[in-house]
Amino acid sequence: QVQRKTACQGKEKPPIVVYPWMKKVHIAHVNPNHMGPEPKRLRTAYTRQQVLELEKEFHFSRYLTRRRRVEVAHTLCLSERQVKVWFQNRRMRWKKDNKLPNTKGRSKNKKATDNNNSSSS
Amino acid sequence: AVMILRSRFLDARRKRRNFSKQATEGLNEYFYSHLSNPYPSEEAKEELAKQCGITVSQVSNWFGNKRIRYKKNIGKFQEEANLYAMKTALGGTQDN
DNA sequence: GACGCCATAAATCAC
DNA sequence: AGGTGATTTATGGCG
Repeated sequence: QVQRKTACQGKEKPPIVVYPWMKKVHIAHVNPNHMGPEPKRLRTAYTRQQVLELEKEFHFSRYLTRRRRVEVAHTLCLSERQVKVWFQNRRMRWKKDNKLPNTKGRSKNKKATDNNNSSSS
Repeated sequence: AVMILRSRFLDARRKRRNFSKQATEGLNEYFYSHLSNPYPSEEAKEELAKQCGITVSQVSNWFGNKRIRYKKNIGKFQEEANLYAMKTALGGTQDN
């Protein structure tokens, strides 16, 4: 399991050890042809429109019904899974942003982070 | 649209500062003395955060980045690894 | 058994 | 240009 690679000259430095956590775990699942140098996992960056709509939807409600999820996914050309995941990640961010600001600097904060909408565009 | 532009300018990436040398030192010490499993518990993170003068989130970010970048190119970190291995050998804790 | 939470991976951004 | 801290997509485990 733990592999030791002793490809060194005659010194007794700590050998190069590869522990299990150092292995790739999320491999790219592309088709087996074209063995390129590095099959990097693809991480799609959502478009401004997509994020905007998702954000709007989130502002309306932090949770999505199945029905709503289908609609949103379809109009944004995303899978239901992606929408579900986006909302989960967004909830995590929301929680992070909403926990104790901290002990210095922020006396009175109005949390103007996501309310005021409209005006513009 | 407003919110998009909002986040675009409030993004923490824009006001990035490197950690102090002592902070990095402390984080690396923990990392290399737990190289077989560099996943600090929540308590350990809090401890490190306090000791390094950064937040727990920053500690998490640091370990996330460190782990990925380390395993991406193990060889690149060997020098650093040996350095800290030597350090912790003089007051040893953890790992074997 | 799908769904949410959470820690984390991996890629990418921004400086 | 490369390093580094933070953020954004995406996975898997557990409840």
